[in-house]
Amino acid sequence: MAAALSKREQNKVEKRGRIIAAARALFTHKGFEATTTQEIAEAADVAAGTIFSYARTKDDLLILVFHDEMMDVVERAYGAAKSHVGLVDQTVAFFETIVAYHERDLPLAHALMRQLGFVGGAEQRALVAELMTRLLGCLAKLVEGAKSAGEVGATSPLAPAARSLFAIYYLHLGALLSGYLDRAQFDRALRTDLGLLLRGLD
Amino acid sequence: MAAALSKREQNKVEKRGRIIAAARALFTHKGFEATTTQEIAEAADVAAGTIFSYARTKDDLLILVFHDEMMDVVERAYGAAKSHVGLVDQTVAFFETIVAYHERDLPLAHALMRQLGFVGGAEQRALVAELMTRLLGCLAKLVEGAKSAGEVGATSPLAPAARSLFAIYYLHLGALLSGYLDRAQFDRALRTDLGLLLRGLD
DNA sequence: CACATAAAATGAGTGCGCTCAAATATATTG
DNA sequence: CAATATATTTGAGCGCACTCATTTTATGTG
Repeated sequence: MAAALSKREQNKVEKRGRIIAAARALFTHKGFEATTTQEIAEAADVAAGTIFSYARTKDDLLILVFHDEMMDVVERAYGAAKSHVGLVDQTVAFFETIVAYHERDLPLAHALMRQLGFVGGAEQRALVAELMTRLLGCLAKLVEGAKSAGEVGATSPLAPAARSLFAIYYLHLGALLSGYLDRAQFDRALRTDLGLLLRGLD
Repeated sequence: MAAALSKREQNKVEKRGRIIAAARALFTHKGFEATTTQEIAEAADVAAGTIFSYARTKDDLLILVFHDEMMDVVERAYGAAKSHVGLVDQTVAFFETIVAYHERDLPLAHALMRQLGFVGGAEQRALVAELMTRLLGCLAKLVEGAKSAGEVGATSPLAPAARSLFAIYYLHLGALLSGYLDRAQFDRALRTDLGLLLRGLD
């Protein structure tokens, strides 16, 4: 039995769920900036002030919405990666899946990138950390697979490799979303730089 | 003779300078969030609304302030890098100089990271692009030096190498500023991952 | 069950970023 | 030098994120 929850705790969990769902619907439908916290409160059937005992700021709400969706996207991305061979093709497929998700709602992706630039709230930080752990875990598994296939040296440390792959992706994602790169340039630069990491500079 | 400026253009340049200077002083002294655009306007001796014909948002003002300072910091960082030997030590010295600058005012650095997550304004985007070009140019020169010294393969492409070095730094900087890493962990991870890029995964 | 204590929700109020119609300063033209 | 056109500034006003004193709801106790 999962529920050893007091009535208070039940109410909080349920209310939290309503708020996040309402925020997700409104952000998707009207855009992040165009959505007011009042509207979210009304849609979730709580008072205006209640929002802010579940998320310190409107921005923090975005992290809550994003976390749930992104956990699924990462799973899908890992599935897409495994249907390819070769570490570069696999990681490209992995990241392209995530990019495709962001491209469905560019304004929301912009707001998200902005928010991820600095994460203030403790709960939000924990959620992002959880997501990053999952994501880096997927990349590490891909690197480990490449090791087994002899594509990558047996001494390559997994965690730094996963971090570096992600770092390259993340920089280019920012450039894509901020408009420094178009999609074709992004694809080319991503593949080039991931390949460079694989081979190294020397 | 530099000034083929009409009276209008003179006024604009001068006013812009006053606004940026006032913003810099107040951001440094009171912090970014605690500073109101009213205060900036008063300090710059312009009306409240005038600010917003020079920067579309308060956030955009931060980019204006940041750009000028950062151009100098990058120069200093390059100087620091050249006093080391070996590409990893050089790039570490380069990035540590920039980190030291951010550490002088952490709240401001947080605001900045947030703002860089997505850059909306056209002028701001151009300023960031200019800064990035300069920064990546420095890194490319360091890689080229390592090539001459035989530390790095002659076929390594400079631009992707510079981008990847920066990508690794930038990810860790975000982790440091958001509190995922402390300074010691940052130093270690940065060195490890830059080294990994140099040697490659295979 | 009555009472006390703590936790959570409420919503009117507040301050600030930003807008925009009107005013002012600069440029242009006959 | 008027007179007209255009660019820039102005600041009162607006909408929204967020606060906080008050009220409501849940839990613990005799």
